Amino acid sequence: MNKNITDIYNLIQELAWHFGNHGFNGECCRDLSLAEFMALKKIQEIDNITIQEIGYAINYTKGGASKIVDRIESKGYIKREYSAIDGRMCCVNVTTEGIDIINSIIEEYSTYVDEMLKEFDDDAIENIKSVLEILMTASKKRLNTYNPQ
Amino acid sequence: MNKNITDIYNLIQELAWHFGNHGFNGECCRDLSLAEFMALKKIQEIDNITIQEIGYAINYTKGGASKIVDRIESKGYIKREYSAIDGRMCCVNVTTEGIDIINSIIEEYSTYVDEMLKEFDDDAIENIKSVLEILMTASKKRLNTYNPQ
DNA sequence: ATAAATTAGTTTCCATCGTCAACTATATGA
DNA sequence: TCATATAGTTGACGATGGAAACTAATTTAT
Repeated sequence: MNKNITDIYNLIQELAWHFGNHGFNGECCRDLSLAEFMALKKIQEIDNITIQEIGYAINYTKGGASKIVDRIESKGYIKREYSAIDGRMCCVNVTTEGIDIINSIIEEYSTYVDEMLKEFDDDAIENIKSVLEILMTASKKRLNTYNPQ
Repeated sequence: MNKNITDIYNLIQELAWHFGNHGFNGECCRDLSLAEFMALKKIQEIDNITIQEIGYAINYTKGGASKIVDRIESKGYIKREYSAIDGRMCCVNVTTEGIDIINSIIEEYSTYVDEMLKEFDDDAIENIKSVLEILMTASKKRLNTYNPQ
């Protein structure tokens, strides 16, 4: 095994830990947990997303997704409606408060990242971004072959 | 705010989610949780590490660290001893089984990463690694200013 | 048309996990 | 020697997510 590959694995894991649930001094996203925030971003991204789609997007069961939707809804950031076409289906959509908090959280963390990377020039920033895109694309492709449901 | 910075923040978060507790099909590291594995790696890294140092390293309270050490020890991967110099202090060290499982987990995931990045040449791999190193260094530096205890 | 099967979402029970704060035991210092 | 500080442990608690049973709506088969 190429040592660089092993290093990359360890670095990704460290990065994931650092920016995951217990990083950032254990705090995440105002009154939202990291899981809630990930779900909220997905809900904003896809119009009339269903509970199951949310679960699939964040890798939760539908029961878990239903509960996370409960919590975000109780905070006022999303709204459940029932589909006019299929009465079983939930159409979840973001509220104005939801849009506001997403933007404000993203702004807050972008400031953090900006500060973190202030010593790097535009080309370096561009390179960092493209590497992260490569990693995300590659890992998603890899997941699909494993989990093709 | 430079849009690239915001993109970088979102990409890091997605990557963290994907490789964090709920990624990898929700499975991590054989019979270890991600937190346990991160702690185990730290324990291997630092000889005679104390409970508090472990807690600091993975951003847990000392109570939490004590419990995580319980779990890893009960699986046989580490061993608590009490310091000869200061009877209050715990010196935690990895066992042979611990070294074995760390190596085998790292090998398993490195294979995953290798597969994931197989289409990239050595220069690209080198670049990915150096970007990840930059991110880790930058984020650690940033944390220290915030959390200097 | 109607009964059976399927599907989306909810809920209950449960196990895991990490924090807080009280506690034990050891060390230090006045 | 007694008070204080420190390292680690423990019990109570709250948060959380999965499994599976459950409800309600839809579709399929007869």
